[in-house]
Amino acid sequence: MNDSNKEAIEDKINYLRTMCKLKGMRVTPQRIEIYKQVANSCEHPDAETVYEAVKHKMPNVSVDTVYRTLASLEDLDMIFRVDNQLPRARFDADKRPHNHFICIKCNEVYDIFFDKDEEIKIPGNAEKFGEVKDINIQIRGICNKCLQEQKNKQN
Amino acid sequence: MNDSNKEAIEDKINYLRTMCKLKGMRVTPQRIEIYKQVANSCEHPDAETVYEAVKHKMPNVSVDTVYRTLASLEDLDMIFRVDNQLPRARFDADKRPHNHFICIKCNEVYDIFFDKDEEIKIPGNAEKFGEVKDINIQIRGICNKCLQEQKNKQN
DNA sequence: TCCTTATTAAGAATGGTTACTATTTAAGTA
DNA sequence: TACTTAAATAGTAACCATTCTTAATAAGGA
Repeated sequence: MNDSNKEAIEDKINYLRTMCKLKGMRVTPQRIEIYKQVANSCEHPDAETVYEAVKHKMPNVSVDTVYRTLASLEDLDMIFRVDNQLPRARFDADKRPHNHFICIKCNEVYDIFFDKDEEIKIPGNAEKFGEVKDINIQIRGICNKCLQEQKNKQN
Repeated sequence: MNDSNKEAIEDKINYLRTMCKLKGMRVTPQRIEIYKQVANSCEHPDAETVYEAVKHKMPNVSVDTVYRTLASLEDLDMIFRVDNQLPRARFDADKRPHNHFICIKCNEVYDIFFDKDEEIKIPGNAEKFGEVKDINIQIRGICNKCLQEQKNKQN
């Protein structure tokens, strides 16, 4: 990790501290470490992956703490769940508006950032159902890596 | 249910028969009944709901059969899962392209049909990740019913 | 009808997630 | 800095949606 990344993550953790205080939540080392793991990863990790990573620095951390903390971070809008049809929840700390390409073979999640002129508009009749909080687009398919593997098998 | 609906559902079941034969799958009464339940419902039922409904007609049906059959119907593209962040999978037999408004309070799923001039286009850079199979849009929010209940509580 | 084999019922097992309880700890206060 | 106390944690057990296992059944082709 380079210096600008280190700076960026420090900023994020300071923001986490602020948000915790604002909501009357304590700033615990577990919370910081768990948030760091999600924020530093670009692979949209599941709870198990976060748990394993945190264990390296905090061997006594419990599974329950990881799940509980991921839920708190979600409440703070610091992270959110990636919609998927898999048994495990996946988490994302990137707050920039974006969407996901999910590979149906290997379950990898790729970020899709729209061009400026492609901004998603709320479908005309969506608001008649209620108050819209969040729009989420998933694109499911087979990723290039898996397509290549399929080709290699055929030959 | 009126006559045209009865006709429509018969057509769908005939299509199910055809698809089963095509794929070398047997046409069992359980498959027909389970499919009927999903196809006749507009509430995007979960497996438990389907199980309870089917039990009225087939008291001996097992939970396992329901799950296995829902998975087979998915393989046949007769039904599909609604993306959600809830512990239970929800199913939909409506093959017309549409999307969903999911209430974060009561978990109800509402169908959203786009106007013709609002057709969803694949984001420009999505295809660079691989072969796109399916695009899915969820809109999460609070439905009118729950908004009304909130208002009533406040007064 | 018979035969082959997929499907079924019933219940046990699995696995991701959540709950429980005793203990520890963050952070406000003197 | 020590005290106080509510909140958070570790460790473990429980939960619950879903899937697996086994023996029995039944569909559909020959």
